[in-house]
Amino acid sequence: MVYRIAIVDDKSQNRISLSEKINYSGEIEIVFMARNGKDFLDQLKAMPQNKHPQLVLMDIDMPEMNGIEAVRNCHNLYDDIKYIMLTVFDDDDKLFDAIQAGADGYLLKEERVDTILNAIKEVIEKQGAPMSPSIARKALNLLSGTKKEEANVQTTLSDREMEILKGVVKGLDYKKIADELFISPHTVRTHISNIYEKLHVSSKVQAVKMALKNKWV
Amino acid sequence: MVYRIAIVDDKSQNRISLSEKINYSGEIEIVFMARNGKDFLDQLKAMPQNKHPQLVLMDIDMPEMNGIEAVRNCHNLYDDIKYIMLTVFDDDDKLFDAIQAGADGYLLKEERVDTILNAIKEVIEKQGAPMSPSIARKALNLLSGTKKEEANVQTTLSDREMEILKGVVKGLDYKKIADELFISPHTVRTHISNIYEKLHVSSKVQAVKMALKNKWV
DNA sequence: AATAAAATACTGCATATGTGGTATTATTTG
DNA sequence: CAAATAATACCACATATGCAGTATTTTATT
Repeated sequence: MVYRIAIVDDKSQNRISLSEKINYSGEIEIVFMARNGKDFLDQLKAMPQNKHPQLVLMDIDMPEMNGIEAVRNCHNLYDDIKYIMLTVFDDDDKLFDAIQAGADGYLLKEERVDTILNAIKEVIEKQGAPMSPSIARKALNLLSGTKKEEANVQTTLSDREMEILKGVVKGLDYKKIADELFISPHTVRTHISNIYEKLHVSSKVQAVKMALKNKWV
Repeated sequence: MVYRIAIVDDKSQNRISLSEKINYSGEIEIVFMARNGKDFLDQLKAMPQNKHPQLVLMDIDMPEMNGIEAVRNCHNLYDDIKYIMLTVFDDDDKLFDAIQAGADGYLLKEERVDTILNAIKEVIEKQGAPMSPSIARKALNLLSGTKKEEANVQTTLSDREMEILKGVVKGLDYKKIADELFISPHTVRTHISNIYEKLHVSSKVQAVKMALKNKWV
């Protein structure tokens, strides 16, 4: 299997060295190279769709049209093309934008060649999303940042009851919840009864709906 | 530099093979091993803090106390310890929980040994957050809120099954759903069984969660 | 017309769940 | 300190639910 790749970078030096490095393995065919997002779009449109690259190694900071814009524009147009963003810095604002735009991976340029090759395979064959660890760290921070404020319920449901409710939402049965919290299933049922009363519901489904709607989970 | 590591896994076979593999390099010192979260906590508390591991390879699914609970408990207690979660499946609910709990990395058990070794170095030396690509994909999906693959599940549910599912989400029992659709409760149950199979779930709560998440309601 | 897919209906069984109780032991709070 | 709240544990019963079957009728689709 030969992977059909395009490279987009404004520095010709980068294009050449990157293409040489990944070409070396013989598993990669460089379909074409572009110097910025606009150039990339133009070349893509000018070529028959069956010759399109499967994956694009996309630099982010480029004149005329940056890599994120390019991915955003292309992503809906041709949904069979994958994108790995390449960047020098681990800039979290751009990470988020790139993900929104439709990027499938996000690597630092300093990564070893075999890491990049593996990343290409991961994306094309396994639908994975390879990220450099330092970038993944940003992603995790963003993720854990997008969190909840469970204040308004705290007044009604006790801490323990919230824990129980979370178990219910996870789809666990009484036994499983009990095991997770090191208490008896009987206790779990008592809690759940109390929760139902406080929430004015009378089944798991209703409680779960309420929990999800109010983002207590 | 020798890295001081602990291994937590409920299967002794896993503990042994993992420890042997990563010990082989000579760069790793296995400080101790534990068979579940509780065991890990106990051993950690019983040892002087200057002998603590720098990083813990933590299984997720374990009896008594799972890996996520363990990390959550420890993370605030001893903030100098890092955690890499190891799991067989790429379950996105758990990924989110693990991140919230304070995990620094999240790898599939099937990863190659040198990948795991690199991950350990990344976490300890560069504050990175190594993730297996398939797991990073989940993280990105969580971040962007766009679930591409799950959209087409809808097409697999027939019209009637969707009506039934809506009834379930409303919190109705079989009898009520049957009355609403002028069919027998038996038929409702058959439909629900089929729905579960198609959605790969096995309870109302799970089905409702999926329906809400994908906005089929 | 033949076939596949969907909708319909039923049975039996083991387990899960909701309801309505009782009761003891912290912990908080006025 | 007294009272309220939370957490814990248990019992018993009726009903709901999940699972594994079987089977007929409608409705596309080819």
